[in-house]
Amino acid sequence: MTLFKMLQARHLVEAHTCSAEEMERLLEQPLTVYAGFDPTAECLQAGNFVTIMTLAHLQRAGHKVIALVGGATGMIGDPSGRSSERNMLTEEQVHRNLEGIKENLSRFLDFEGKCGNPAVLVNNYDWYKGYGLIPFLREVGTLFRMRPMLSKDSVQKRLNAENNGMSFTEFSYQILQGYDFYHLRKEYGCSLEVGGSDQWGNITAGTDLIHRVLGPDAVANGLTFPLVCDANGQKFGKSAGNAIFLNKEKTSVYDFYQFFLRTLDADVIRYLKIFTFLPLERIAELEQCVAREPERREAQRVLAEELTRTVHGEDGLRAAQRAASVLFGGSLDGLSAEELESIFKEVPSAVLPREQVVGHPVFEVAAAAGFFSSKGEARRLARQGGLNLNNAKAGEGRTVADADLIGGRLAVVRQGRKNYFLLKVVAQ
RNA sequence: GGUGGGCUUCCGGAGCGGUCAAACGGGGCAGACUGUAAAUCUGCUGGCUCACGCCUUCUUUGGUUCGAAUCCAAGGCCCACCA
Repeated sequence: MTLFKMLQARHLVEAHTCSAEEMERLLEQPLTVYAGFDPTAECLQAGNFVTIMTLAHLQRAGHKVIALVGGATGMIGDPSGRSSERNMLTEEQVHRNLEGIKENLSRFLDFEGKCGNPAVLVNNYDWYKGYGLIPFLREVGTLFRMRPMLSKDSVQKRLNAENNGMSFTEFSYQILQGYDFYHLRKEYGCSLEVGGSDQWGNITAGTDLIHRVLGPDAVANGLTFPLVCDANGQKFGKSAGNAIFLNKEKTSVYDFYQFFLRTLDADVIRYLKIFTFLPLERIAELEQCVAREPERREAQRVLAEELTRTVHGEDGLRAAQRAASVLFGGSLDGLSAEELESIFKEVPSAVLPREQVVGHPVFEVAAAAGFFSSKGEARRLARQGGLNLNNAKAGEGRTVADADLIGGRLAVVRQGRKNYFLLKVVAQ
């Protein structure tokens, strides 16, 4: 199976600037390929997985991979897929984010060269910082035409949106991304840019520029993958409106694992193809499992395992699984305070002095611990039966007793079915 | 620069002097049912007390009024069209 066919089979191909046959042929010889990442946060999130996996597949197939971090473009903001203007980042923020992103990427990509073709990380700020406005307008600006720029989807959507315009700064984004491709083409011989389908306009800005400068025969192509949504049409990678991050400080290993474990049946096979390196034959087996015994959620389990292992390592995976087996196994009986602490290491916790805990209603204590945004919310929860102490329902009138404190110092508060908090009690 | 339109609680969006903590929808949270599901149904969704009530909110600052999200003035930001 060719690389191109494999990518297609994994739902990683949406559109390409040349014919499918041509793209398939090109991918069979070593190329230099690039994809960009916005340094909008100090670590990547699940939404970046598709780009990362595409690059990883390409690298494994022997292509030279460049990960471009948009230190310069990140300070402007890509209008693609955005309904309103982005907040601009400061230089320091962008710089901090760069480091984190490289570390995140190294979990998937080989930057060391163990496989012979190490991935490269570049920052486009490096080639923009010394570029003056006037030289840039003279040398690069003249190569862009208004009509194609205005006709880009990202621009049209914004201009046509009610009560929503677009600043010149954002409009010029495509020039920068286009120039990035040209720059990498010149410096690294990069001839392919990959990205999400929302990047199509930006990618073609690059291929057009290259053809304009280097001639129509210069090889420069774009390949996009579809944006991943779940079966409900929601953008992939958000849980309760919050992004799933790759850093365990921002998304605990436990939550990360749980996020994938809760994947819908309708999505899980597609996700396995997109987000794991599992052979397609193995995924076909799992598809049978979903069809025959959906309640076992075997495919979800494998998906969560694979991704958690890649992102958080074998230890992270074990910790997440151990926590899950306890939390969903029912009772906390027989567990020592030490065991609980290690299981709940990843779960939000708070420390309160004993006299603020014992004898007080559970909901009040939970609110005081900061598990809820207000006491009213905690009270509501208790009333509706959504508040639990040590895995037992705690109504509005339930107070914390000495006996509730495991090992004299711990209590587990649960909101609803699946949100856990660990309360630590200290003497004074 | 000119003219018009707008800024409401997480989002969208009603409200146009008191009956407004503010309709409705979405989202979110919770409960029942379940497979740690989906779908469905139910409740909740500014804060404090939760019973009344009180407090802080409707871009900002002043003002008019017994009383303003609602009226007036000035400022800020956004949008559209014209130039």
